[in-house]
Amino acid sequence: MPQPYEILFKTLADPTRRAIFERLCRDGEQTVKTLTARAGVSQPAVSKHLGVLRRAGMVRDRHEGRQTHYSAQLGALAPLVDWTQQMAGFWQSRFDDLEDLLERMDQ
Amino acid sequence: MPQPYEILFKTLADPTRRAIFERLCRDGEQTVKTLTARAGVSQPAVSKHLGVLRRAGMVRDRHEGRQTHYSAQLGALAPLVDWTQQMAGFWQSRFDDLEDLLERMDQ
DNA sequence: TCAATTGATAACTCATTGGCTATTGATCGC
DNA sequence: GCGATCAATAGCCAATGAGTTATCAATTGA
Repeated sequence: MPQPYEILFKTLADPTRRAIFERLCRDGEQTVKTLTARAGVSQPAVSKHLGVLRRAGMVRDRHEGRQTHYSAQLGALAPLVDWTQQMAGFWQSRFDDLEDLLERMDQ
Repeated sequence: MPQPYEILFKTLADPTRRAIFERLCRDGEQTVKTLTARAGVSQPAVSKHLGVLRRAGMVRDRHEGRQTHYSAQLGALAPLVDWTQQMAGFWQSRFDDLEDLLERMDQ
């Protein structure tokens, strides 16, 4: 099974795509048209990024007539937090191990 | 000035490179040789990844004779935490705005 | 001293990907 | 119904980047 944060890191690596996600977090639900207006790239490029974000579970789409509204799924960031905490945990436990060792040497 | 998390996302996007960083967090300081033994790629590939990690400020190198010891710099992950909290903050404030609106409508 | 070890760099290949234009499908307003 | 609008897809291109092998520089030890 693939790590859940694997796809998150890949998806967030592109600045344009990350900017789109940030905008959805900041301003809430947006149509492709409004997103395109400020993205600095063409509409197909925006659609492609939104597709990547959607497949990563980071956004939801809602169809309404001919427009599609996208919104951020904040919960999708959880694996990122978990990963960071795990790294910090490794760090801490190595520190603890060192403390244990020094303590035992001290006796 | 470039966003501090920009380079972090890019650096962490590659699985091999992220695995090297994880290993340094988990097991502490390692030489290039020991890292190469488990990386699944050639020594030059490992060196290249370590160079990327170093330029991103995520690892430090320490030269000792002909070997180079690398160690993780956990503090480098701070911008990642900041970014995540910022996204959560946007989310929360939009929620607050909605609450305010509903409250005012309720009067 | 000289062979072996360690790690970095050079030079190259190949796959991935982010961008574009063109087009299609679908829906809306007149 | 028909032209306009909105979004997705197809097809293409160029840049990036991760991997390789070959090689070099530096250090070690026999």
